Amino acid sequence: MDMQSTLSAANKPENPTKLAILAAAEKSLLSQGYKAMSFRDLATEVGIKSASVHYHFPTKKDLVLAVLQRYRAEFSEHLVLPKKKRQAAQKALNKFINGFRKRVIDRHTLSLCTVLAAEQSLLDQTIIDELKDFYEEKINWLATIVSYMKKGWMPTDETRQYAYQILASLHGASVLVQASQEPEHFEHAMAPWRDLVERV
Amino acid sequence: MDMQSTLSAANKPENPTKLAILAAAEKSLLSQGYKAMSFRDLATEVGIKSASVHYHFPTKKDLVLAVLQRYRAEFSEHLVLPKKKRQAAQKALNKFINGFRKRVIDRHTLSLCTVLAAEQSLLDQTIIDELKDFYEEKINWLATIVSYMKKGWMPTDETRQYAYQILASLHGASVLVQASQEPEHFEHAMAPWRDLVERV
DNA sequence: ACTGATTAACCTATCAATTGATAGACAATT
DNA sequence: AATTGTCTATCAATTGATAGGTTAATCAGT
Repeated sequence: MDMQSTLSAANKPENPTKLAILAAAEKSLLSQGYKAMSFRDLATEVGIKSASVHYHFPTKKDLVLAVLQRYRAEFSEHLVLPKKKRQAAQKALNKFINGFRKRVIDRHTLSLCTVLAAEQSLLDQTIIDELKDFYEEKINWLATIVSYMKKGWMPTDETRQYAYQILASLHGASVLVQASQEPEHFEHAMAPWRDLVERV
Repeated sequence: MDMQSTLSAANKPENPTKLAILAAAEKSLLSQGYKAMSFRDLATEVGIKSASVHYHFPTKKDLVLAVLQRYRAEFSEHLVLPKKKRQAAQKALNKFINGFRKRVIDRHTLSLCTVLAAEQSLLDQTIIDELKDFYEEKINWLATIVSYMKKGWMPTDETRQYAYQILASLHGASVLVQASQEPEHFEHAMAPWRDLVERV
């Protein structure tokens, strides 16, 4: 069997309509949450009808799972592990922190994971599992980054500890900013990690 | 006019049905979020009809605002500022931290404020304002507690900084636990504050 | 103490709007 | 001829909210 036929189906590089739906869904999830996101709103945003959204993603759980998986893949893609270099690790961590900062300060939303976690009882188990796996990946990535910054080879218990603390500070700082409407609170909350990042 | 008449109206100490509605609403908000909370579900839980819920709280925003205000009043009541004693302050902070820990580990929910912040675009402005004020109060309370623990009289810039960091760690640790389903992550994320609290 | 009016707290019944989802027709591409 | 992607049309369920009826308690005036 040739390559052509296996790719010609719905598994093509990526269908532009599908991409537009995913983008609209992610946007809607971030600003309104899982329950309030509707197929009709997405359809309007994309410029099609809601039945067409169902064609690409049969059910809501399919759609949200796809959004989460794409979101996660983007994370893995944009935040590749640097090659055991202190400076590169610092830069990567800085980029990671800036992602949270920009999202909550400029776009006024929490992270997709926080939003989904807040409505966990409404989610399909496949989404909950994906969320859980995603956090494991994030912790491992952060632990590795921190270990590079400390010139170690592999993540240790100590660097993993840092990973939990940094990730919690980031999520919490975002909630603080979103609820208090005070962007400066982000910097105050992240102050303990400032020197870890600033000299890049 | 006598006391009797002013209290005989709807301002009575507290109507039991009203209290039951508030409790059911808080529970529903925590587990399902703002959008998914419905008057009918609350009515069923309380044992009345949905029209009766509307009688006590005309609109959804009225109900959720009342829930948030009660939630906040309970915070202010249970976490009174201790009288400039290091031990009492440590105990109060410990109680505060334990509240977050218990909620996410035992009841598997984020805080009401986090849930509402995640669906901010659906909320009435009065609720958003209440949320903002509430966070100001929490920060002030925490800053005072920390300043007591450091044997200072009044909150300084430094103790306020600690307040932001502790509050962010708490919120973030909760999101971590809720999303990853790993209770131990809470302790890892809160480790930087362990020695501040443990010796009580 | 009796009576009549008022009010508090529930109810039934219903509305219009929105929701996720499906069936089936149509056109374009392969 | 078959498939892909869209459409129209519709469904049953759920939603927040309202209108209007019913009951029991409260209160004022005699």
